[in-house]
Amino acid sequence: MATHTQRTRRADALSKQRIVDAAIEILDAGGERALTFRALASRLETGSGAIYWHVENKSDLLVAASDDVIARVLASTDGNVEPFTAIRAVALGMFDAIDAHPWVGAQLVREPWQLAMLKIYERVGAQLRILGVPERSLFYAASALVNYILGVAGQNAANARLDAHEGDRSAFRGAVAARWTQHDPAQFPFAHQIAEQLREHDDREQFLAGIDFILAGIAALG
Amino acid sequence: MATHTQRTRRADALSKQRIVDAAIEILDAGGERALTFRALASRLETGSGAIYWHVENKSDLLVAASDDVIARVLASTDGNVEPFTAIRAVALGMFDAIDAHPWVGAQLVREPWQLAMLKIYERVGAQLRILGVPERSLFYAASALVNYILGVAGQNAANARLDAHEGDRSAFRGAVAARWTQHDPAQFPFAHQIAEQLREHDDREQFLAGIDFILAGIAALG
DNA sequence: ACCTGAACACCGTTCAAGT
DNA sequence: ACCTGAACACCGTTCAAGT
Repeated sequence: MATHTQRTRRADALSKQRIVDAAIEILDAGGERALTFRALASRLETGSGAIYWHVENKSDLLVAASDDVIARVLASTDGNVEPFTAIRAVALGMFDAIDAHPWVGAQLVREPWQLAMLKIYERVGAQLRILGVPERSLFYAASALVNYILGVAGQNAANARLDAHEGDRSAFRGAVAARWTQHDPAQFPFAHQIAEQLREHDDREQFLAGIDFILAGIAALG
Repeated sequence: MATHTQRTRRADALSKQRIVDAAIEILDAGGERALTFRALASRLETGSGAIYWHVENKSDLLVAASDDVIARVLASTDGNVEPFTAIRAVALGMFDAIDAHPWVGAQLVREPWQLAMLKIYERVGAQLRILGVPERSLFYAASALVNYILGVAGQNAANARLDAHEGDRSAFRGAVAARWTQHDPAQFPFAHQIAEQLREHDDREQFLAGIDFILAGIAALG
């Protein structure tokens, strides 16, 4: 039968890239919980076992998917500008990518030794060197920046998980602020004092402020 | 039957605290994957459903377990010392606790709005205030420190997951360094340059260096 | 070489039934 | 009020069988 031949020899044969693309779509649309091999197989119109021919396991798939996203960030941010600007640009690129694909934040934290992290270290490290950071503190300086980025990344992923089908950032911040202030003010004075700032602050600005603190500290301590 | 009565009216009745204690033991011994309701029920010599009488679900249990660990950290570190020292002490306390219980790192990153995080913000914020950080940057300064701590926490949890049944930190660092240097030196010069430092560095010292960068930056930028 | 889809060995969670 | 444990609705992964 013609339809049968079409099905088995279709032009859109499976490949790791097609699987990764489909996985990213599912992750973006429904979050980490939505990505199952059954959902993936059904979207790709194949059997769940077929995916294992191209991908080692679920962890391998998640690594490939987040590597895909990070590679795009690094490709789109320029390394050939003033080092201070370059570091802020990669950091902000990471922030925006994780904002758009929160599952990437969780994935980076889960397996930080993957190639994507190495590439980020590479970009940050090169700029710090240009900035004149002495050899002995280069590693610590780079890891401070990367660890900070990872922390915010994880935080963002968690927020998105809580936010779920809302997408309303400011409502979400209000909810967190409300949660913070529901405790005893005598026991949690700081939480009460900053609750209003928490409600109204800009996430990107807050993120960059942290980067700037670290860069200033690196400059000060060398 | 006497044995029967003993079983149903035993002195060591279930309670949330007993469940949390057992969960922590399982998590410490076998990692996050080992904690299942079946394993927990068998250790507590009860049915898996009984646990649900005291605990809402698995997420609730993990929150309670990590809160338990963090509370101990905060109780054991003194807030009544010089602010700079106090901040370093909480940070280091967190680091050591997560080193001993890596699953806490993963849990903090997974649900950062939990009470434990609020307590950390509280401690850090109070010290920054004493340090004279101006009101307008207080929130950003505190969140920079907390996000950094979270990043390292997540990293540590991931490393422990990879390390698994080894526990040999230096062998692990060697393995990561080997992985980093297996790529093309022309494409990853920074990775090759710092591979040796990666192999020999002290994790706690590296962690504190990051804290000091941020504190110096806060002092510099105000 | 690549795909199919049933089967296996797990999960978290629920719930009727017990005490 | 609290506990029991079978049952339900899922998972990731494997693998004999197909093309």
